[in-house]
Amino acid sequence: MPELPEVEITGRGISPFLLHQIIIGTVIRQQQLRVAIPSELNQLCVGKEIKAITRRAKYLLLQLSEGYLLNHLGMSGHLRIVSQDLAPGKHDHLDFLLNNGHTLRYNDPRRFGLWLYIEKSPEHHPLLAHLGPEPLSEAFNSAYLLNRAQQKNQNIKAFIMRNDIVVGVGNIYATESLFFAGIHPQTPAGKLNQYDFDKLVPIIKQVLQQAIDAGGTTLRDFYAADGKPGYFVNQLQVYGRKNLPCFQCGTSIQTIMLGGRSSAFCPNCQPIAHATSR
DNA sequence: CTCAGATCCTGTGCGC
DNA sequence: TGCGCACAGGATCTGA
Repeated sequence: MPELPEVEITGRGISPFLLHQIIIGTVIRQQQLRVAIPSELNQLCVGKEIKAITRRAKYLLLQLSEGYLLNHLGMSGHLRIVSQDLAPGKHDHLDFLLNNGHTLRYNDPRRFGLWLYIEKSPEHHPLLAHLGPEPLSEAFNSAYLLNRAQQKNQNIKAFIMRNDIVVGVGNIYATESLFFAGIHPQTPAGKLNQYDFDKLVPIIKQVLQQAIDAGGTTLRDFYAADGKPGYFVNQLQVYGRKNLPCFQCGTSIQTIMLGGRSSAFCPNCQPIAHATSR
């Protein structure tokens, strides 16, 4: 489900229901996620107020009156606000009961997500300590990316999906950004020059921001807290369009596997690096 | 160090 | 209709 825009939309959607509420109970129905939910979650949470909800990379961080809850939605996780008496469905692994009568319910069919309790300084937690800059921040700029790409043989698509380079850029938005930048996804990162990164970096920011503005991308099962799907799916240029004509030139969209991920591109609009003026 | 591939898990969609 | 296979929005680990 989630890349950065979807996590951002999720956080914004649930915040009004959670802020300043007290957690009065938790229900664990399936403890085994990517990392097991702490067995003592209930005593760690109950009686504490949710003071703030922030996002770092694709993580959501709930600041409690004491300590933090760290969540990652993995590949298939969702958060919804439900009424306390709504019967749980399949893969509803975890509930947080709030004193306003609402329940924060976590559903995750593939169980690649996680929920952790952190006592203090979450930025120093091993999962967060080595993350690259936020893509929408000033720290992520073309000079930075050019510098990190020096001598790198790794293909540019896998490179921008690395969390130690820049966070929050997943398969959809990496694919879409490279299309708009006219860069073949297989191009070695170190072969791109300043001109390329001056183009690519603002495009990544723009694609992510437009996706946030559109409420994210709903491929199958992403819905915001208010039930709305993400309309960015209607703006996808190449992702999920294998063998369909490119909107720009009509050429058939192709796919290759890079870093184990399907990568769609237009062979005409995104020529192999050596065939261009680079 | 760098990079490709396997891996965790369940659901869906396709070809036969 | 049913079966087997490929693939799916992520991130980590292994090993070449």
